[in-house]
Amino acid sequence: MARLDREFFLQDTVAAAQELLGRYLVRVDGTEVMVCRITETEAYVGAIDKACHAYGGRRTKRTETLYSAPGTAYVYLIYGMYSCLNFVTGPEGTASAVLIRGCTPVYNADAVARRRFGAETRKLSAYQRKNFMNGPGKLCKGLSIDRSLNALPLENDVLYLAHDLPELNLPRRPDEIPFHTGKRIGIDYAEEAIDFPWRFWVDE
DNA sequence: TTCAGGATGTACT
DNA sequence: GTACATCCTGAAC
Repeated sequence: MARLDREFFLQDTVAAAQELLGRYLVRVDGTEVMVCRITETEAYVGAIDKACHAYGGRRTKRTETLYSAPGTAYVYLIYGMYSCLNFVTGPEGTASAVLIRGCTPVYNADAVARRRFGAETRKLSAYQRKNFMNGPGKLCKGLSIDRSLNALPLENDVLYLAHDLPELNLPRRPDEIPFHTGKRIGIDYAEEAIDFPWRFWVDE
């Protein structure tokens, strides 16, 4: 198993957002191991991006995590009830991160379905299957991710990213893969940053 | 199938 | 007090 390392998260945030597509998100919750393939990401670049919580060097209790070492998990609560998962990118202090917006379960989908819908995958409706993990709040619900994981360092055994998981027969993605590019979602307040093409996704 | 509206709580002004 | 990197429901089509 090859985990994404510090080197990976040190790269440019937009590049990292593209490179995260097709990689594996591993969540270990108690005795249950769940693995998803990342299908949608967004880049948030602190210094120049009005949509980023740490725009212009803003430091508050919440944004403190964004100034951490590359690879640190940044988890925050949005709209009072949903969590969003990000990973810090760039050199420490850059305050940039990649938001994980969507993924598909590739191992132990039943454990994810129970957390998401309270039912096994075979009992899900077509509508539920289609809307399984296609949003940041849904993704966190399905993987039991909340603010207790905020500021989790790169090296840990409960939430991490991997290039491959040969023991589960999950191969590494090709170096180059096709993906779509578009504007980010839900940042209508961000003025010129609204139009930055920093959302990336793959088909599935 | 799309759409409006409400839920809900924390951070920050 | 206001805004928020969202999601679900129910109604209309």
